[in-house]
Formats: sequence, C-alpha cells, structure tokens
Amino acid sequence: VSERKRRKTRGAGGRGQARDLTRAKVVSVALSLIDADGADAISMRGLADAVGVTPMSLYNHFSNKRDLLSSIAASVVGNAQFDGGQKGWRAQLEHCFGVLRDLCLRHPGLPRLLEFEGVAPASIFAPMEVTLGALRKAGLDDIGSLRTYFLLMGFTLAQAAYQTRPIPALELSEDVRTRRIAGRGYTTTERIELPSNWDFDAAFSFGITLILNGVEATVAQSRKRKTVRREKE
Amino acid sequence: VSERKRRKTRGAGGRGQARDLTRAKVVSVALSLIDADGADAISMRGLADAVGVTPMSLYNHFSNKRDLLSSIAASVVGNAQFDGGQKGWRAQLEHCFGVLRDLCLRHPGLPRLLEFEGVAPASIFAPMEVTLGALRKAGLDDIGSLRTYFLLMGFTLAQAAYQTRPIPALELSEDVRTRRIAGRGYTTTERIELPSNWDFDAAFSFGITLILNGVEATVAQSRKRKTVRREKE
DNA sequence: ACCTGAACACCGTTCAAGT
DNA sequence: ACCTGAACACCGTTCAAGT
Repeated sequence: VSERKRRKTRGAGGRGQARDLTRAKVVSVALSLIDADGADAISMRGLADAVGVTPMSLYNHFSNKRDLLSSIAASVVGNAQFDGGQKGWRAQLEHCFGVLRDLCLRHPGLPRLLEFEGVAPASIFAPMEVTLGALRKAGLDDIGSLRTYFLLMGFTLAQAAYQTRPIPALELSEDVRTRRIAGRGYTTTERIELPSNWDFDAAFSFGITLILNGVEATVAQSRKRKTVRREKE
Repeated sequence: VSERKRRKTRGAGGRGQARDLTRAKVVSVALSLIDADGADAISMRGLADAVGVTPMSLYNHFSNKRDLLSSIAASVVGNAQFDGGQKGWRAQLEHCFGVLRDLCLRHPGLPRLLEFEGVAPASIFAPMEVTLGALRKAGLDDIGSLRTYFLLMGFTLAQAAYQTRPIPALELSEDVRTRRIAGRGYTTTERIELPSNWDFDAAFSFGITLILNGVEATVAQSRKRKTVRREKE
C-alpha cells in the first residue's frame, strides 16, 4: 500500500531514489502531516512511511524527534515577516500579532510546537523584537514591555489554538448549556446570548485592541504617578 | 520493588486488600504523579504500578484514560472557590484569576489538562460565571464579556504554564543572548535590561491590571461612540 | 555516507479467563 | 463484581549489519 512497501518490493535496485532524502524534504512532508492532523499526530514511524523510507533513515538527518520538530518550527516561523514597516506602535503590534496568528491558523500544530515541545527556533525572537520596539515607543519601560510581550504572545497563541482545535466541552452550544450549565447556579452564563457562530477574527482584534488600550492607560497612570512624586519633592 | 509486585507474591490470599480500589484513590495517586512530573508523564501502566494494581484493574473504574483525566481535572477545579464575595468588579476578577493561577501553580499539569486533552470539567464554568458577572458590572455587553473572559483565561493559563515549565530557549539568559539573539539584528531585544530573576507574581498582576485597564478604556470608548451617535440623530 | 531489520523498553486498550 | 495475564497495534530509539 505505502510508498515504503512499494520500494521494498523493488529491492536493492532503487538505491539512487532512496538516497535523495534531505532534511528539507522530510520537514516539508512532516509539516503537511502536522497541518492535517495536529502536532500530536506525528510519529517518526508514520512520517517515515509518508516519506517512503524506513523509520531509521530519518535518524541519519535528524538526531531525534525534537530536532526534527525544531526544524519544522524554524521553517514556519523563519519565513514570516513580523515587521510590516508601520509607523505607529499600535499598527506595528496589530500587524506583528496578526502575522503570528495567520501562521498559527495555517499551521494548526504551531502553538503546541512553540509552547510545549521546547523547540522554539531562534526566529521566535523576531516578533519579540518588533514588540519590544513598539512598546518602548508607547512609553513602557523594559520590564513592562517584556511583561506585555508575554501577554500578547499568550493571548494570540491561545486564541489561535482554540480556533483551530475547539474544545467541545467549552462551546456555549445548546447541548453544553442544557447538560453542563443548566441547574448548577451559573445564572449569568446561562442567560448570555450569543450569535449562532462565533466570529474569531472579531474576537481576536477586540482582544488586541483591549490590550493596547490597556497599555495606553497603564503608561498614562505611571506618568501621572511620576509627576505627582516630582511635585512632592 | 513495587507495591504491585509485593501483592503478586502474596498470591490470591490478598483478595480483600486488592479489592479496595476506588475512583477517589486512583485520582488522588494520579494527581500526585501529575504534580510531580507533569500531565504528559502519566501513563495507565505507571499509574497502576503506583497504585499497586494491574493496569487493567483501572478499567474497572474508568472507561478509558480520558475519563480518568477528566476525574482529575474535576477534583482539582471543583474544590476551588472562584467567587470571593468582593464588591468591586476589579477585585472580583483579580480574586477569580488569582485562584485559578494558584491552582495551576499547585498542580503544574492543570493548564495542559484543561486546554488540550478535552477533559475540562463542568466546574470550569464557575470562573466563567464570576467573570461574566463582573464584566457586565464593568459595562461590557455579552459578546465583549465573553471575548474578555477568553483573554483573561488564556493569559492566566499561559502565564502559569510558563512559570511551572519554563522554556529554556526563550529565557533571556546570558547563554540565550549570546547564542540565539546576538548578531541576528534583534537590537532592541539585545539591549533590554532585566533583573537577574524574573518576578512571576509581579508579571501576573501587571498583566491582569493592564487587561482591566483595557476593559475600562474599551467601555469608555464605546459609551462615547454611542453618545456621539445619539447626538447626531 | 546512508539505509536497513531486529530488538528494547515503552504506550492504550481488548479479550478471554480466573475468583 | 472485580482483578488478572496475554495479546494487539502502536511509540522513540539503539545497535549491528548491510551497500
């Protein structure tokens, strides 16, 4: 059935074809598998089968599974342009995290890859660079900027992860309302009214706008506090 | 070595002892394993060994692994008090997500359990109930409240997950700075100055405050927009 | 240098057999 | 009703053997 089996039956004659295995080829097939079934679904054996090779061949090109996953993450994140050249700090951040979100929507396994496998590539510092520059322009200090970067990053990844792999038990569907919410004292949640299909794009830009509003308010507050302190002296 | 082995050597005589297996007992042992090694580390076979029983005995009490993980999540989340009885909506939210965060810090496997395994218990709607009530008081509409709930939830879980299982590749350590940041054009990131040890508590309350500031600003904006619209008519 | 099969130590789960 | 061992179809990875 599989490409691997076909090659096996062809015998040792297929030497030249079997040897054209490269890191790039493996990464490309692996990415398509992750896009289809999520980061958890990928296995060295299944990937080898999809590539048309024995599982152990992969270990000639990658030292282990983590190394392979790192290469996938690097190829995805490395090709993105997080700096859109906008002038205002708000527009810069909206673009930067919009790009990150698009990446996650195109590659549903990415958030999981970045957060949990410890395979974040060096290029993950590209959105960090844009963010820290923009937030400095907004008036935050170093620590505040870094804290806000983690907030924006966490929000964007969580939101995209939820959109691509929704958690049925948390959906406010009729079924969940009657079976998991009704009669448990969740009166506000019970009564809440929602459109029949959730607008993820709108929810995302609402969240980003809210956070950027929060940045402005926080900067204004700390400026005020500093002025008061100066006046007291 | 293991309790299980001990019982085996005792033979069929230990019938009464081997039969006192309950869901509660299994959940309690499983929780201690998760707390120690994370949600990924738990396996039916390893858990059975820790409980002192054959792997298949567990299937007499849980229909499968997902069922077991659900029970763990339910026991952790179900015993928390997210409603602290505060009067102000800000204080309510600070308490609610503070409690959630404490839960995650005490049980490092929890964020993973809630987000990715699809085992969120019905009691996960308790913090949702508190949040929606508080945000309505703050002046947000239904959709805005729900969007902000997801923002607060995502931020809190991501922050706690990062604190309990930090990603070394993202730490701004000297090693990361020289090996992954220097010479790649990340000039702002390169120059940023940080205290030697990151204060997670301060970063968390900074984030919550920023979000709540954002809520106030967003409410004020939408009120203003409505007033303008009314004046035009 | 690269690819291979066999093997090791794992996994969740089914099934038929015990008491 | 509850517990058991054997078995099935998986995992990532090591190792010695091929070319």
